[in-house]
Amino acid sequence: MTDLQLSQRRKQVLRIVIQEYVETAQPVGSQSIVQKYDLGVSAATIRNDLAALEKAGLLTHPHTSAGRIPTDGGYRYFVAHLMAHTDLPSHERRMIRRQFHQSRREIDQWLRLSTAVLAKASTGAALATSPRSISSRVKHLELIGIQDTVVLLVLVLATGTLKQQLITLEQPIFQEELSRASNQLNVEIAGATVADLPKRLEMFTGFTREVGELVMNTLRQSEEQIGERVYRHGLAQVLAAPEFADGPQVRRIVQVFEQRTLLQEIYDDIMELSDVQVMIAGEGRFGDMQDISLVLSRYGVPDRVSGLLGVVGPMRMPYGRTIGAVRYVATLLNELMHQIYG
Amino acid sequence: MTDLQLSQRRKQVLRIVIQEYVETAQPVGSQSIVQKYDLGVSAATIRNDLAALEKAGLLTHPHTSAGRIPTDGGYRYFVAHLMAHTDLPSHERRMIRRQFHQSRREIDQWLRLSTAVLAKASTGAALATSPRSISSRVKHLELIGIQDTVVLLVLVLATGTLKQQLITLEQPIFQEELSRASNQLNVEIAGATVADLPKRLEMFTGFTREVGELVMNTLRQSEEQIGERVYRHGLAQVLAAPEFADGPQVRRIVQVFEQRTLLQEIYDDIMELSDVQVMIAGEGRFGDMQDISLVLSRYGVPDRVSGLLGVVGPMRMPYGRTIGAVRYVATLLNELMHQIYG
DNA sequence: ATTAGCACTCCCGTGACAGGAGTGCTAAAG
DNA sequence: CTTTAGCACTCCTGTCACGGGAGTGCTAAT
Repeated sequence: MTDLQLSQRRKQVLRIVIQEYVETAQPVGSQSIVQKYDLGVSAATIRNDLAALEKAGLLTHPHTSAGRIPTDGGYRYFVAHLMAHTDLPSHERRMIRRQFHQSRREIDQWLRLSTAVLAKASTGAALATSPRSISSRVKHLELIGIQDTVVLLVLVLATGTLKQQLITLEQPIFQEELSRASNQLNVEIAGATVADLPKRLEMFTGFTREVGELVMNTLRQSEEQIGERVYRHGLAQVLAAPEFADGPQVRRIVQVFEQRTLLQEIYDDIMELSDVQVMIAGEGRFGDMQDISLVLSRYGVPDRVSGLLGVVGPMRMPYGRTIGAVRYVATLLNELMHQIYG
Repeated sequence: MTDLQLSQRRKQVLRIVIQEYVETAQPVGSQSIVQKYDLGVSAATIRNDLAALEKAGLLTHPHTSAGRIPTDGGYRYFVAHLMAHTDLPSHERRMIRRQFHQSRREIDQWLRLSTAVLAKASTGAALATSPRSISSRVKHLELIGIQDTVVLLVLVLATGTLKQQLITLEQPIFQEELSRASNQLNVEIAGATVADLPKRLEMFTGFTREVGELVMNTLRQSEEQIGERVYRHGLAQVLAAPEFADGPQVRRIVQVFEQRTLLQEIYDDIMELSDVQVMIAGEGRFGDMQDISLVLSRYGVPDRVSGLLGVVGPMRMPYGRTIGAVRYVATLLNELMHQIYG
């Protein structure tokens, strides 16, 4: 599909159509092309080229007497072969980096900032998931009495991730008791993975054992679940695009943006791929994503933690810029994560 | 404004107009009223009543020859004086309660569930903020080495809230050193409030002192900030309403829904009021909220923690049901919170 | 205070019509 | 084989007129 032969000029024409359409959201005709760009040929020639590009499946008509607009395939070809240099300008990069270094040193803050920055740098809505640990190890646990019969279990994973859970007891329990239990457990389960735990817990009984089981469950969950927390930003902005002027379209993109399950699915695909991934109109696999594109990237530290970061927007999107922004923010996050988990 | 005199029948007519309009989103005329409801009077009489209600500012016309629709004032009068019994039916209450008891015992889970439940029980989008502590006290702190020069500070407040912060050091530090520092600090600052801290920290120097300062800052922040975390659910649903069919309206409600600053402002008002608060079309104080209503409630434990919970939706909203849902979920949260903080 | 009658207003859907942008085709030229 | 000019054709878009219909507001009678 993408390795078809096109003359140099036709590529240029396709590039122009996409560029113009991305800017104006109006179908672009042969005349406006020759007027605005000096290609050294007449409108009739361009018309032939447009017809050829349409036959190749890269462009369409909304109707007979309208200009051309790119198809999803057209955008894909553009992204794969035609797109200009995609790095963010250096002054923008500097500004973003500065913001990150000024923020509080905490993953939660970084991700929040990431979505804010991405939304600003793109025309879409940004979204990020909290990182998921790969084979979590227990680092430390703490039991803290909150009320007579209420205990807070705090679990620190080797990756620095915090997990918490409230425990309600039948009978009151003293803090000394809690401390003893947590000390015992700490000695035994430090550095343990989910696989190790059952054996290490054998020696315990009663309350201590129960806490141990709880730790195991929590650990297991944190490995299975992507995006325990999802950060979102800039939905209002993306709705300003004219393609989302009517009701059904709006609802579609809001659903894509809100839906957790979609992320889970996509995550598995993206996982192994290191660079920024572009998903245009669902790539045929997701039916309810016509007219919507995703630009996504993994971030994290290989074999330690990894999360998802990206932009959802209209298919008519400045891909170069968006990809540059996502890539840069992902790189920054990688750096920061590396400092912690490296 | 709301204490004007209306005959029994006129109240009834107003009630009918609102009920019908909420259901159908269509202006309602005198004929359809007499047809559907047996008021024992003719359409002409109803017309007089409608005209009177319009003069009183409770109804309007979209245009001369259309039926009537409620004004914001009309809705306010309705909510204040005319609304039927607002409790959720008992089987729904039971179902909701069951869901809460099945969820993991954690504030985060509860709030997530709350928004899900509220969105389902109303026609709007639900939103909740994580609870803010009032005069937080330190319960416990822990310093955990993550990397050579990276330390995780975990802070447990008396309310069971967890705060975390990464610290990057110039030089590596041993875990024994960390433990010593945290033990010293724990002894000294347990139970301390922001006000107490400066004095208690005087005795410390170097790294220990730095950590102490960090604790203080974190504590202060947690008191100042409402909604450190905001939970949202069901935006897609509310966009299905016909009043949000056109672009500008959609953007307006999405902005209200996304905006953090708005919550902060409203929070200060709601704080002292115990029951569910209804804010119709911004109540004149918020200009960009025409056609949008909020149904909000405080939740938490008096003098300990408190957060905000509610629904944002179109002004044309089933207030009775929505208020009932918000009130019930707030009550449930209060119960759960009381178990922990009471 | 209520009612019947009636003129009036204004929305809304339909169809006709003109203007305009852009295409596709054909035939000629390079 | 590619490019070009010319031209008919298509189809959208905005405008206007028109009739039907829903609903009001007013008046006069009960």
